[in-house]
Amino acid sequence: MPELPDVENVRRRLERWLRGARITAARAEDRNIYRATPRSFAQKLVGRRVETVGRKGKWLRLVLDDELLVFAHLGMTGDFHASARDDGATERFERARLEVISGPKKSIVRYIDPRRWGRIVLAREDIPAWTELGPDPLTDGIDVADLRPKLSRRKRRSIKEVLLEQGVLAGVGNILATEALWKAAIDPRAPAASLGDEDIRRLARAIPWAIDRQLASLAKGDVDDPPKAGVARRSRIDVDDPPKAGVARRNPFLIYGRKGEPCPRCRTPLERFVLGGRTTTFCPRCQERRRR
DNA sequence: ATTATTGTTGGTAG
DNA sequence: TCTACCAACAATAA
Repeated sequence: MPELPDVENVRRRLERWLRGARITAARAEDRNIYRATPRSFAQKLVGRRVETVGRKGKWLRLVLDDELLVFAHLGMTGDFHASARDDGATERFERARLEVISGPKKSIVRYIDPRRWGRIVLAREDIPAWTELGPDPLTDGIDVADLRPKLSRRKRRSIKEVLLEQGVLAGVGNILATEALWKAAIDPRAPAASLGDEDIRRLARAIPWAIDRQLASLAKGDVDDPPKAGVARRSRIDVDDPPKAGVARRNPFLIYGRKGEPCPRCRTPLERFVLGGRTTTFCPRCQERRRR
């Protein structure tokens, strides 16, 4: 689920559910997700009010009164659901929950994560995982002058591998990198240091292009999963965003997951290979490595 | 049964 | 100290 656009989508829902709400109960029993004791989770959170719901890259940050911060990373399969009814039942793969009251309205916000790669961290100051993030392309924009030295410093790494480093640009994942490199017509294997100013400028435009595209698709309610995603999220009990039964799953991306289909630009069949352990789809013609 | 999956991290080797 | 590489984490679907 989660690259920058997905996490932004989650943030917007969390904001509706949580901003201004008072926490009446809290639970986190899974030590993979919340590393401290379950008792400390409840003890620190109950009674607090949620002031803001922020995001940088793939990290979420709730600011509570009493200057307490709640950081959340969704890993590969994390998501938040909300239910209005106080039925108390534990949802499948529920790993943590906040019970809140906002005015007269009570609700339960659940953290769901089948693979348990996500994290929730309580802190009084920003944690290194947050402070070490590079600029967020959506909220900070992309500064070519900042990006250029970050790319040229890497001697051997490919541009795609460097884009996946969260200290370069926060929130770019495998799908965004795939889509943006296609848009910018850059070979994913090209050494990051080999990109010229014109390449970097195209890339700086292509990344927000890919983000906006996916945000629009999420807002429209398109299925946000790639066709062969390992984990399907169905059983959502989400009062603000109910599931649409019977909607066929389809691939909302132009390039990712489309090996063998014609390139939307030049009709050459897209190819797929593994780079840095990650699936990479690209057009062998549009994204041909340039001579240097 | 085998392979694939949107992300990070910790160990190791250089 | 920095960089590169890779297994591991866990669940599910094709």
